Amino acid sequence: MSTELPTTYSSKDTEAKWYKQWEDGKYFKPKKGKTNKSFCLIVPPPNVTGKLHAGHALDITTQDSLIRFKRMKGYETLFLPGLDHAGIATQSVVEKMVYDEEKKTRHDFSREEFVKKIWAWKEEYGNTILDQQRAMGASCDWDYLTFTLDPIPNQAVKRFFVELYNQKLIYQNDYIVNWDPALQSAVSDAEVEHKDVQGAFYHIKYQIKGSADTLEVATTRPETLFGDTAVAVNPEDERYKHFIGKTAIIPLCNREVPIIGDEHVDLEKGTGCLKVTPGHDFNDFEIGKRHNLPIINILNKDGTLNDQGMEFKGLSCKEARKRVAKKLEELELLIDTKNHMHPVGHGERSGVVIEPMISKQWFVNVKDMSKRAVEAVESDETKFFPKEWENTYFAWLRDPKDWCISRQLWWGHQIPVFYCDECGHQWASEHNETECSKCKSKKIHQDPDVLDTWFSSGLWPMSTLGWPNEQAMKEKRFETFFPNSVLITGFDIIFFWVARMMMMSLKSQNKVPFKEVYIHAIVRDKLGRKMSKSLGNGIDPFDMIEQYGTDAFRFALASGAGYNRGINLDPERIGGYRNFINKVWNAYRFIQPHLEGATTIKDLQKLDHHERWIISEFNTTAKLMNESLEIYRYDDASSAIYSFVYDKYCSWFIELSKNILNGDSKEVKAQRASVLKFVFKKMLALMHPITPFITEELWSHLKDKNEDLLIAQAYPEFDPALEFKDDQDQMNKFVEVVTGIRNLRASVNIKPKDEVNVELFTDNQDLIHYFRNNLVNFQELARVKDLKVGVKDLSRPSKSIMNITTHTEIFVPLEGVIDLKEQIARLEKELSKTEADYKKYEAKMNNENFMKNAPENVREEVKRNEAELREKICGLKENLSQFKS
RNA sequence: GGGCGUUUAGCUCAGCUGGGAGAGCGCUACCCUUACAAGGUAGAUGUCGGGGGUUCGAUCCCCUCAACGCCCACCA
Repeated sequence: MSTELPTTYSSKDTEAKWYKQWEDGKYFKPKKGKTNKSFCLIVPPPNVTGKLHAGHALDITTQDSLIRFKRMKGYETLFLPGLDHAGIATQSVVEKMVYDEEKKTRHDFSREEFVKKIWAWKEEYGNTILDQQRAMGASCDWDYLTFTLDPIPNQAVKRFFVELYNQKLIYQNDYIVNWDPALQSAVSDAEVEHKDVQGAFYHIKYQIKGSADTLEVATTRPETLFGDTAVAVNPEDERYKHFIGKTAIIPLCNREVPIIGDEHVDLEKGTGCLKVTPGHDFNDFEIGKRHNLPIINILNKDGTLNDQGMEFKGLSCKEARKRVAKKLEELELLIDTKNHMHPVGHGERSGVVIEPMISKQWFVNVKDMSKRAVEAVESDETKFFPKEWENTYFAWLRDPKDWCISRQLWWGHQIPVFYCDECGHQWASEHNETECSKCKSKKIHQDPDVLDTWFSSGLWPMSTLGWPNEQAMKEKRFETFFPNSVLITGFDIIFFWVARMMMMSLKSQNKVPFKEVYIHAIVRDKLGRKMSKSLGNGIDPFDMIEQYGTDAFRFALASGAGYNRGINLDPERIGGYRNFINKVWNAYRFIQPHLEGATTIKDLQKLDHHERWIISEFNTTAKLMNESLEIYRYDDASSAIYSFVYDKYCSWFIELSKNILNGDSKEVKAQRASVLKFVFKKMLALMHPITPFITEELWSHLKDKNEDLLIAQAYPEFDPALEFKDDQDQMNKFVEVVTGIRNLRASVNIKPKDEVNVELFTDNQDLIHYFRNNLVNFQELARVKDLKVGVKDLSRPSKSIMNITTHTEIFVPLEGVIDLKEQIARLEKELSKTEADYKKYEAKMNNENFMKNAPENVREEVKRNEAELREKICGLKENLSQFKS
């Protein structure tokens, strides 16, 4: 029977084919399973501007593997895809594009026109990442696909906003915010990156009014002195405390400001004398509040100085700093300049220096919400895997600052607050208002700002399932899938996203949004560096898929995903798993021609030792896989299936089957073929969640006509009826002895083709039988010609090389000359190794305290090992003396 | 400055409640053995970061030092 299968597996031919069949066959849609339980996992919506990167690939791998696992286990599964509008990121992409193409900025368009352009861009390019998720094998129900700006999420945002607004938990306030002059928007604390920058301390002389005295103030930002409304010293400071209450005169603008005492001022730092600029410094803003200081804004929205800056008006801060310093120097008010490295906030997205600035912003009071979010995790309503990440979560929620939710952008959910231009009334509404709810005037306008992207992301577990639209909730089966079963994401967004979903869901639904959170590692390059555009060290998932196939890529990611915080991904490792996938392919190529006579296995007891052994090994592997995947130990699951396929099925079971399949007995052949097939099919099922494509492909070759696709098969679980401990134990000993023989052959350079005679001695009667029954296998696996098996009191062959295990002595008699020296050296090495081992146990046995304190099972094990090693040493010594004589 | 974490074979990492140091990749030698050279067989490699302590016993627990990483805050 000839086979047409090529020797290497081609991922390209199979992947797209199976994805289409799954999707067309509606296998991704939730279906009631045997557990009658549901399982829902929502994809963290990637940015609509995004391209799939290695982190996303890990997201999809861990999520999809889990979903496929649960689906096969009989849960009604929903894997829900989505897209995030990603306010700033998307708007700036389109702004850049429009500028490149038309040399226009968004201000050259009306808001409506420009937003239309962004939508057009989204329709054209926004689906790229979804196709890439498909290529990764994501078994999402695409009918659920939700975009954060879709009507229902929009309704959700408004509903939630209005609720909080009416409870006075959303309020507007003058606030010092991180102002991004490039984006011309406030950005959140979390979007500000602090980088060390070389700057300087400028020591400036401030005159004290009605006195000849001066104060020496140190600042890194002399240009902000136009916004100073006080000078502060520490009230404990002996040098300055007598100035408190007096008035200082600010240079250049000659404003008179009070000298105040405030504990924030550090006696050691600078000169111990601080200029207070509440409009442009976070700490100064706090000081200002404490002392009721006026706030002066000296900057325009683009970060240049406004009218307050006098002759420096219109200059950037950086430029103004130089000129102000120069001017002060000319006036002899600049006493000193000292170089100083200090951290400066930069916009994470724009990269420019963030200016603290006062503006009117919307805030959410998160005090109560955060408390409940903390309690939900403390009480295990939501569990973190690995548990350590709770700390990160708590750290943020236990000391929350109110959340600034307004953004000065056009792309996003517009804040549903309306103002009456006639009576000044302000109200929030989830509807499109046309008249003032108070005076009925038609002259109203909506707040121009949009909401922080995380405001809509925070409602994601609810809004994707239809909330708050009752009709949609019914259709999308909110009751079944909310709360979600688990959230899988990276630790970098525990603050941004996880915490907010927890708060918002508890507030709105009085329920946690998901029962478990698995935090996976961050993918780095093989040197452990973050993948970044600037380093050019990013791994493009598509290159990997192209080069090695999706299954190999998924397997590599899964094998690195456990409770660790980083995966250093080296493409070479993916290559290694590509080889593994190919191994599976070739295992199938081997068994395929023999399967004709295969039937279902009726009586396990009638199987032979090796057949029971492989089934038992399989059973153990199934147990491990189930346990590991249940707790997100993808690494353990991968290594379990890897070693089963490689070390058990291929290296031993297939090798042990060759002589049977090439033999004469039809009956024995059929039985072996049946077991080969049975285990292979089960093995495909075990692997399927991690490597869906090749397993589905091979399944299609092996399945019975009435069997469904693999994706819909039951996941193998531990079955006590498939456990054969004795067979596993004897097989292990057999493997040891075969390896021992091979080892001996290698030690005297016997050619792989040449046959040898072997004599085995053991005191274990069962083993004697077992070995005798395995004559043909010794011949096949170790090129043994004649095999003698006997008890240890028989005499050993004289001219021979030997090896020894704890249960069996192995002799290979040799005709020609053996290098006695070499053999003695080898045995002596083995002896000293064994003796070193033995000493550890001997010491324990002689240690009274150990025998008194150690638990029973540990003592037993030590005794057993001690006895086994003692016997091995005995045998080694005996044979050594024979060699030497 | 505050917090969290890491340090185990050349590399990437496992190691469960303390009880004989593991895997994959890489490396070496020999093999084109009839599923697979993307293969087979055999093999080498560790002061488990340093020091101290608890214990009959420590890679694991405690203290301390060092290096590295991440997060938060921030000094005028």
